[in-house]
Amino acid sequence: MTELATTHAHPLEDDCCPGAQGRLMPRERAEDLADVFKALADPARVRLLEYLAASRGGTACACHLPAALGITQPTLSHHLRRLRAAGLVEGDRRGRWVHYTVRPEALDRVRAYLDLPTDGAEDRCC
Amino acid sequence: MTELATTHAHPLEDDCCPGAQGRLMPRERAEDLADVFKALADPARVRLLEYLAASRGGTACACHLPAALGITQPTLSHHLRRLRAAGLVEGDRRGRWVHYTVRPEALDRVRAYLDLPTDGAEDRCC
DNA sequence: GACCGACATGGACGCCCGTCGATGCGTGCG
DNA sequence: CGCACGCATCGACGGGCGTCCATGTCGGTC
Repeated sequence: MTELATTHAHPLEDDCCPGAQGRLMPRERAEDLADVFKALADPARVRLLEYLAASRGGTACACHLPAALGITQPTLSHHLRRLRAAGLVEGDRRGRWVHYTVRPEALDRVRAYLDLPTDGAEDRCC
Repeated sequence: MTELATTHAHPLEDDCCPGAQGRLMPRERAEDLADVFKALADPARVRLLEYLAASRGGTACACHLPAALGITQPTLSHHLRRLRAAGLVEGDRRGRWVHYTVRPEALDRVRAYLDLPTDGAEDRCC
């Protein structure tokens, strides 16, 4: 279904919520954030990111991770690919091994979102 | 596939990483975090949570959200159910409407995870 | 140059998820 | 009491994701 009014004032007025406003986060920003959350929505990737962050300089090679995580090498490669696509890590080749590094910028965007006040001032309806 | 050694020291020793340790986050904790991230891994739910947080007291009724989000009422109910299952929101019935409230505790756990140092001290291999 | 090891890619399978329409349930109103 | 309304649930459909095996690709080594 297509996107409906986010700034429309009229359809939000009725007997239930006379003065309510439907201010929502822009769709594009919500999709970007959801993409990062999707990249984190797997136990293996949660452990991977924490493992890299706990390494010196946020960098480590992935050579032994399949055995440690209990997954095969293609599956690990798939997870690292998803983390890379989300901008959470980056990898550079050093000889025959690839080292992966945490990119804190993407994490900062997520942190900024999660710092929502949980006690806003907008008066809602009903 | 079943979980393999996380504290095992032996299989992680070879010519590549002589002294490397494979310390990983416990599997259960990673699954719990991943469940919360799964609950956030959708644009509609990202907007929903931000909408609730921007409301007075972190509470709002959901009566007009289907139209604002461009989804049907069953779909909105499905998303709110997932947010509730993840402990991110809770809903109580007031008359014929249901009000949803943000529960900051679940967000705190996620924030604590995302505060990973990105410059750890553990020396990794290769 | 031929082999080997680390990693990426492709294809296949099963499962979960987002979305919908239709329906059921509970509450307030007339 | 019956109707209308807000919300939850059910069943179905399509798409995406995690996982694997098999294979390809690139860099080092001998």
